[in-house]
Amino acid sequence: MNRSWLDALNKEQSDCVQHSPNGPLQILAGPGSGKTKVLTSRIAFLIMHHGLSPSSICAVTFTNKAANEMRARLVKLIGKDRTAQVRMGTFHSICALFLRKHATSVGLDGNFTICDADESKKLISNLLKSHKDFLTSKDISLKEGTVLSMISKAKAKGQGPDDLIPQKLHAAKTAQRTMSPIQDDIQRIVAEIYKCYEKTLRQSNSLDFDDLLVFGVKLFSQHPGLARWCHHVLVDEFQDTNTTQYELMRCIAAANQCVTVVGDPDQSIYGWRSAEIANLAKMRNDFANVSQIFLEQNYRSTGSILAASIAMISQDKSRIPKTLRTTHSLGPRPVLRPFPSEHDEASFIAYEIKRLVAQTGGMLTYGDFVVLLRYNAISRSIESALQKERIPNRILGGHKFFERAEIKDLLAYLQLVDNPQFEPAFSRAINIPSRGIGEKSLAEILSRATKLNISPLAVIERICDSKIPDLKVSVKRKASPFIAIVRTLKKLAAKRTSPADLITHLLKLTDYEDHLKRTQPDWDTRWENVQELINFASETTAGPVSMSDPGASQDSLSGSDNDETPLRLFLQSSMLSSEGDTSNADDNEKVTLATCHAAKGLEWPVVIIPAVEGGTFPFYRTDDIDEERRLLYVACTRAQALLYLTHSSKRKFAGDAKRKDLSEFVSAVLQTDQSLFADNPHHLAPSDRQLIATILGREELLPDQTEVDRRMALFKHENRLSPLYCELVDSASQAIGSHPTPRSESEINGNPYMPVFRSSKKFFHVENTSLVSSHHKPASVVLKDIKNPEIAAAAVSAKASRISIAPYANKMNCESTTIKQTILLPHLPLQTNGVAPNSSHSLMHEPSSRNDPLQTSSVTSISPQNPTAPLPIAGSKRRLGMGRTTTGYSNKKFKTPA
DNA sequence: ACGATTCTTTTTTTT
DNA sequence: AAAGAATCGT
Repeated sequence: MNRSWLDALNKEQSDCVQHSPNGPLQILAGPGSGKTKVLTSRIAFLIMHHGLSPSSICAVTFTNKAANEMRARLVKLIGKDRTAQVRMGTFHSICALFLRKHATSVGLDGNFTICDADESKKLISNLLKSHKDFLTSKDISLKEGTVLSMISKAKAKGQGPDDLIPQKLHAAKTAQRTMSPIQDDIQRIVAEIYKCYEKTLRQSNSLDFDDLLVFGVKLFSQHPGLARWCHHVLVDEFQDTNTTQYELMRCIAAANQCVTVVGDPDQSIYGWRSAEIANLAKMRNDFANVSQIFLEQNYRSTGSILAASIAMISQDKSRIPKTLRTTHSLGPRPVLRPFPSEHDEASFIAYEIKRLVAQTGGMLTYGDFVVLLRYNAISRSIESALQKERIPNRILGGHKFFERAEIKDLLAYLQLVDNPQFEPAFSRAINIPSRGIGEKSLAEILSRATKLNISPLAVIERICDSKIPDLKVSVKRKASPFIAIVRTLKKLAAKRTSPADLITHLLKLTDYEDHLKRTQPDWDTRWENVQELINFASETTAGPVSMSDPGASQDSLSGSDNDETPLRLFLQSSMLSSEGDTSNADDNEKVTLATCHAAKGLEWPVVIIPAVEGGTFPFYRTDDIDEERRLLYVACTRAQALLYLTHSSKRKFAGDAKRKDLSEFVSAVLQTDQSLFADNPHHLAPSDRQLIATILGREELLPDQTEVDRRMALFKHENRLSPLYCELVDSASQAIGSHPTPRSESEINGNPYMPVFRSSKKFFHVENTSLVSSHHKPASVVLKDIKNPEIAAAAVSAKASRISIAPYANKMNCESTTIKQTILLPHLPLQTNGVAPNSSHSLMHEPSSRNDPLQTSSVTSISPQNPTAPLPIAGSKRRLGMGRTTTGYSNKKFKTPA
């Protein structure tokens, strides 16, 4: 245990830690200013110096992952036992915990189920049906997602259904200008659906994510005694709290009014989820004598990364001016690079990662790289480029695992066992595996349930027990196995069977493996997920929040008639945990792909941000440009040593390729200061490596020059394409200044550095055989399948003037042996058909005129023996688009490039 | 009721 | 381009 809580803190940090335990404190902490360190040190100081009981401290984080991180750090400061007593978790998990204990106090049962967004959506979609006629008559299209987000926003503000009704809105002067009649109708309908939605949730004995907070507020405000244990509340990422969460904080802090919050308005990126930056000001109103301390010393990033980031965020005119000082020297400037296509961009990223590993002599490994995306779909091209280069990677994803169908199927059964009233689980499980109970029968069961005011499960049970009449189509026969399964599981659960064993039983009872095999073409991966779920279940002992008996001693309210069954704990943690919580051991050898949002609070030595373009940054349908800028700022400030922003002049979106320009956030900065970004990748100098070692604390890994040279030589050898690339990059530093960065397409095409990323394109395959054998000479050939050497030969004889690559190459068709054969292909008379050499495709067959050893003539020729031939597409696991493997060649109509 | 086929829509960010 | 919804035939 480390007893020096104030060691290694700067003045401001130690002020924060030592600030009076009774005075409310706001810490405005810029990126990389050590806020987690301050927060944990303050907790330690409150406990060890001021003598507060660990169990009287409540620390709220934004994610479970952050909570775990804080726990780990706290253990080092105050030891395991004390740390275990600190009440720590997300607002959601804390509420869930207290609501379980005291459910009856707010009219709930302790076995309530947490309803996830998917299930909420289905409920809404059902409710929407009853308004369908009205909507079509008014020609309004209202999607369930829209309704759900409106309801969610209302809940985040603490509004009920009635607060959405237009009259109220007008009266409440929120809407000064009269709303359009359509908006008016929408509001009214949403309010109606909201009301029904709430009713359904209550009947199902369940809470959605927002309800956890709403009912949390209800619980604590109606029963203040329940929060009396709390002497100090600490809230991390305060800029991203919404109104309801803020109220929750006030409720928990009600007894002692001691609150410490940490936040940074510049990093507020959840406005779309109703986060209120205004909560900072509100807090200064609601609490007496709030102190503010600014943390402006950045320990994370190099000076040049910080300079560029600050330049970007400073474009926000409405922002509270703040500075950020760096401890490190400037270092390599952030690289800003344009590309002609997203494919080029992606392969650049892959090569650059490999090159940097070599350039740092292995001081950086794959785990040190992150690619930060505005939205998940961008990952496709990056993923395939990484896989092509055999670079291991992982996606730091939201909830995905628990959203998979096979997982939800199984959870539905378990949810039903724990809470028979939970309708979404019933509706899902009743026909899995297929029992011939379809939409129609289900609808009738549900309506009977409403009529009799019992749960749908009870309806089926009664039918099976012949207590009420059967439906027309004999549901009794069809559903009795289902009832039997649920009853068996219930008995097992009552005996406190572990969740993992319950799942195993469930799998047997439903013959789930067989069901997967029959219905899913990719049943094997799904079955693996099922095994993974069993793993998760056996690991989940306590769930993400392990708080011991909160408030049990203090309050008189009936506490524990609902005991925490292992099953309930498992279900709760599966609903509240995000995938990032559990990290695999091999993750630290993989390049990370993540959304910018998911990157919050994290850092990496090298950050690469693709698609820094208009339409993506800011996203085209945002309603808060400033928030988009902050998002880019957050992404940039994750970088410790190296930062790359890349953009492409065209990108596929909504099916077709769109022209794209550099993001206005960056171009605005360039207008004032060109020098903040470098145009080309850096050839790292020894001093750069030294700086990286210092920042990352890896002095002992600092390689000597021979190691770097060895790695670079290996890199050049392994990536047979790359000597060219390396030479170009190596000479790049000299070129800076003499070659202005190309920003327009024509400049890109004239850019001598560009061909290196394109040359791999020459090795693709003919898609359309008939085209090749036909007599007309096509202007262009789309090459797709490299398998067949005859086709390659045909392509040659077709004398195509342009070769372009089909976006996807199928694994099956890319065996390395066949590739060797096809490498004969590029004796293409590439410039025969009078296509202007500086047309938009000219670069493909014109890789740099300057001392290119391959460029013996205008015809590029590469043989298998040639060490500089590009690396063939890797044959390793790749799941790329086009699911079905058509063994022949695609019949798709040949398209002339625009 | 279900599977296969065609059509339509749809594209942020997440506890 | 790919997932989802609606439609059709069994």
